[in-house]
Amino acid sequence: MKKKNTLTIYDLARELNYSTSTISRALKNHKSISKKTAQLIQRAAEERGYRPNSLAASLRSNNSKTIGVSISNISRPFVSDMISGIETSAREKGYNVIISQSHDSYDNEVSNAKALYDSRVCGIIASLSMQTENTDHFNQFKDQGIPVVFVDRVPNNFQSYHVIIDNYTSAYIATEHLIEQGCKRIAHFAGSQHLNVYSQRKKGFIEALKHHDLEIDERLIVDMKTLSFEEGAQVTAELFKLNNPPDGIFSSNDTAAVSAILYLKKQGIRIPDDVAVIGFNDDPISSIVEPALSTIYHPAQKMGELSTRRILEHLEKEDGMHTTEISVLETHVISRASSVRKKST
Amino acid sequence: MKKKNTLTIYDLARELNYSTSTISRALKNHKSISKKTAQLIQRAAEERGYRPNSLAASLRSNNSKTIGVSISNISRPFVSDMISGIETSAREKGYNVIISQSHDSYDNEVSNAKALYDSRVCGIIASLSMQTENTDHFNQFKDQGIPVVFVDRVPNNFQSYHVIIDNYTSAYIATEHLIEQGCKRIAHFAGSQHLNVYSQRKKGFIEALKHHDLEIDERLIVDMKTLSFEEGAQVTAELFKLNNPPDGIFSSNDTAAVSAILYLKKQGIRIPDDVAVIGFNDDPISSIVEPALSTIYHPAQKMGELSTRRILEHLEKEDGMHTTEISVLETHVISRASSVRKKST
DNA sequence: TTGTAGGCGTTATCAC
DNA sequence: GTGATAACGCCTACAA
Repeated sequence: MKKKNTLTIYDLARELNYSTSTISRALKNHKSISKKTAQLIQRAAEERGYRPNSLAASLRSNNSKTIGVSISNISRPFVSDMISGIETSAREKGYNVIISQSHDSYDNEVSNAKALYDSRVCGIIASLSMQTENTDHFNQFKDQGIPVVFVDRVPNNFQSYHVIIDNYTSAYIATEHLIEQGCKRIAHFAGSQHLNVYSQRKKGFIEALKHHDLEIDERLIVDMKTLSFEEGAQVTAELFKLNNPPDGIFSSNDTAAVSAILYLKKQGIRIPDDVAVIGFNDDPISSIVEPALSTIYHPAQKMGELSTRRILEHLEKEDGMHTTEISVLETHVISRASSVRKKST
Repeated sequence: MKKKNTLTIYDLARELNYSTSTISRALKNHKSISKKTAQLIQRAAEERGYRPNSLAASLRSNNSKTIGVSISNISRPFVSDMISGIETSAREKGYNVIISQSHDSYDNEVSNAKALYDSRVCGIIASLSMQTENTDHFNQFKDQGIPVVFVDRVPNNFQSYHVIIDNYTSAYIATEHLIEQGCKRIAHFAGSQHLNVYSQRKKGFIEALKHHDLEIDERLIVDMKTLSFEEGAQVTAELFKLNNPPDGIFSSNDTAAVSAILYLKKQGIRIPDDVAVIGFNDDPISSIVEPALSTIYHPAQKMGELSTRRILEHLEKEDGMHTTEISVLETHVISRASSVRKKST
């Protein structure tokens, strides 16, 4: 019942009167082995219950067939969808996936990166923590020719693969969608401005207003720390204490948007007639809240799959050159009841 | 820019005029090394940018410090919360976590188990796929003294650790909760009956009815395949075609329950007055739907943490005995508007 | 306190 | 087509 009854190619070699090299080759269907011996050996291995030790193989061949993932928190729907995509496409190709959560702490992200490096992952997919402003801890990978893919929350100046959406344009069309519904004073729930995703959304928002000659009222643009449910309600409350409250809200995520809807309804404010709302991400809650939340479709699963693909393609290439290669996936407005006003025809 | 400039304890040994054993020990603060040399070596390692190769260490010490996780699909809120708990408490202790999704396919689960075994995980945490009826593919771990923790969706006859909730009692109190609200004809959305979690819930449901002398109408107990949103609406529609439709619904998950609520509202059926509804899991959507869904609190994160703890404790024990050790976590009814009727006092 | 030497299980480079 | 042999990087008795 204790360990140590574990079979190695050594044991097979002895039992079958072959050398370990032949065994090793046979098990991998190396072409230089005759079909007959290959079959013989494979059958014997099967029977004896031989199991390869990937640790040894990884060490020897300097290839762990493992992808490291660094994200904020798995519990967020966007993140878990993304990881689902990463894992599915990685496993298909025989790769393992090690996950690590930063819980949006810079220090955790740094120590996780260390751990992943020490585990000799052969590629890393990362989405930055809220706190991260410096990305030197990813240099260790690049320096060793290990591909780095940043996804969604990407840094500004890091030569690597990027898998993103066009946050600027997505925000622009979200804002324009509200304008089309007749909104004149639109509030924006912005996130941490040192993260690209949120600063781009803010920019897109402002540009859309400008383009439509709408006034930009700084009081309606709120930089939020976490875009949490609590913060959403709180900020909404503040906004509606203004003499001149907004008639539309574009939130950088769905959580805060849903929170705003629930708060406003409780105040007897009608959605979308008094205030039209649009969120970002298409989390499950967005289609459940009433009125259903309009939002921006965010291709989480696809982004995960593409990230894995970038890693694997890089590993196949001979020249491990690290260029910046940016893949931008499509988004679109999902138009639901929270923003669509009955047109008076 | 290419690899191979990677430093080993060998290089350090040469440069510092020590043997590799001294280096190795110094880096792990082995007690037999003088503080002075230990510091000297550690500082040099730091400076030179030495990074340990955990693959080599794992191979040598026969300990990968890695936990394998086998679950259906990360995207489900219950699962991602659980994994979050697993990962957080594992990393705290210096363990990696490799995830594998079965997508509720038995074949995937089997091949994932193989891959995890080959990676020499030193423990495995598994929640069975919907299809799984046979769990022989987990024997390979037990046979090698590798601890197996089944969590939530556990098998019937497998000597190992179990981390579960009391599904029978949880269902019982959920049903009783509806009965207290005055429900007489309660429908039950049941899941795949070969999975413990669902069969226990069905039993608890039936027992509660019996105990309160309510009629058990088989037509109101529906074995569902996936408990999906679509299935929820469809089954609800069927139920309300009956001459004598239910006045309460106890669903085995929140997804189907929410779907039922939305469907019924569209039909002009009032909740909770005409039909009281309670779900299971406390997914985020349950508190967003209107009326908010009553449900059973399911300690996903805690179950993950406890599973990790079971693994680590087992690894510390000298005798790697495999006994069945069942940990049952507490649940409770979360009472929300979908089930609470105004009492006429 | 430090060094020597062997091995963890596999693969790759030679040979034959 | 097959076999020696030497790594891969680290750990750990056993010596000194």
